[in-house]
Amino acid sequence: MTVPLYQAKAEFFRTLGHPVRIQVLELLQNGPLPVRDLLAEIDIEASSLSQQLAVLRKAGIVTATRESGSVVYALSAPDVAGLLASARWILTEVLAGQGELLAELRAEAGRESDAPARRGPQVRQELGAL
Amino acid sequence: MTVPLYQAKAEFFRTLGHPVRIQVLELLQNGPLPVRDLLAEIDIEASSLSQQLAVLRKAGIVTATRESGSVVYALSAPDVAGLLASARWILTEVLAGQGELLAELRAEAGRESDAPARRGPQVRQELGAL
DNA sequence: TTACGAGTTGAAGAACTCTGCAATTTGCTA
DNA sequence: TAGCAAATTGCAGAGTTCTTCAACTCGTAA
Repeated sequence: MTVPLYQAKAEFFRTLGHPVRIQVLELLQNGPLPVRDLLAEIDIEASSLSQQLAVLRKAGIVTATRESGSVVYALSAPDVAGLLASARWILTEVLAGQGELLAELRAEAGRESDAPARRGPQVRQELGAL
Repeated sequence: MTVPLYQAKAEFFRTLGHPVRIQVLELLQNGPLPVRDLLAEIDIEASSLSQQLAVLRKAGIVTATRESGSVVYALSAPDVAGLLASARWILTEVLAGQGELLAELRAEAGRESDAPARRGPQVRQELGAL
C-alpha cells in the first residue's frame, strides 16, 4: 500500500462523525433539498449548518447547486444510504442487550422498509435481515 | 425520536475515524488476534495501540479476552466487514475522477473477492458490484 | 442602482482528541 | 515468592474540531 488508504477511510468516517452531518445525509437520502428546508428540519443556526455543509462538500459527499435564489444540496454518492443502513445494522448488533437505543433503531429500520425503495440492492438485504 | 439517535450514529462513526482503529478492524476481519500480532502489523507504540483499542472496546465494537499470557481481540459485530465494504464502495464513487486512491481501492476490493468468504451476505453483494 | 434575503466565510475561545512517556497492573514461569 | 513480559492507565502538551458572532458575497426584485 503506497498511500495510506486506511487514512482516507478514517477521514471519511470522521467526516460522518457529527450529529448535524448525519441528519443532513439522512434528509438528503430522500432527494435533493435547499438549505432552507434543511434549516427548517435541523434545529441549528444558519451559519453552523453552513459550516457542516462545507465539511460534507469538501469531502465530496454532497454537492451544492444554486437554483434561483437558493442553494440545493444533494448526495453525490447515492449509496450513502447503504452506508447508513450498514451502520444501523451494526449498531443494532453492538447495542443488542444494551437495550436503550435498540428499540428506536428497529423502529427506524421498519419505517424505511415500508418506504418506496430507491436504493442499492445490498441495502434491501441488510434491512430485510433486520 | 426521544433519544437523539443521529447522535449515537455520529459517535459510532467518530469511533471509526482514526487510521489505527481502521487498521485494527481490518486486521480483525480475518479473525481474532492477540495484541502482540496487531502491534507487529501496525507501526505504533504499544501504549498508543492500547489507547485506541480502549476506544473500540468502550464503543463495544471489539471484545478482549485474556488467553494464557496475552489478550486476544475480536470484532463483536462481525458485520463491521460489511460497513468497511460499504465505505470502500462510497469512497470509490466519491473519488471517481479524482484518480489518486481509486486504483488502490479497486485493488483492495479485488483481493477480497478472491479471499475465502466467511462474511455476511450483503458484503458479497457489495463486493460483487464493485 | 439600491436594498434585501439567503448562504457563506472568518476568527476567537472553549472543548475535545491524540501522542508519547512513565508508572502500574496482571498473570505466567522459574 | 520473585521476576518478567504483555498490556493498560494516567497525564501533560500539542493539535483539532466545534460553536458563536460578526462581516461578507451573491443573486433577485424593486
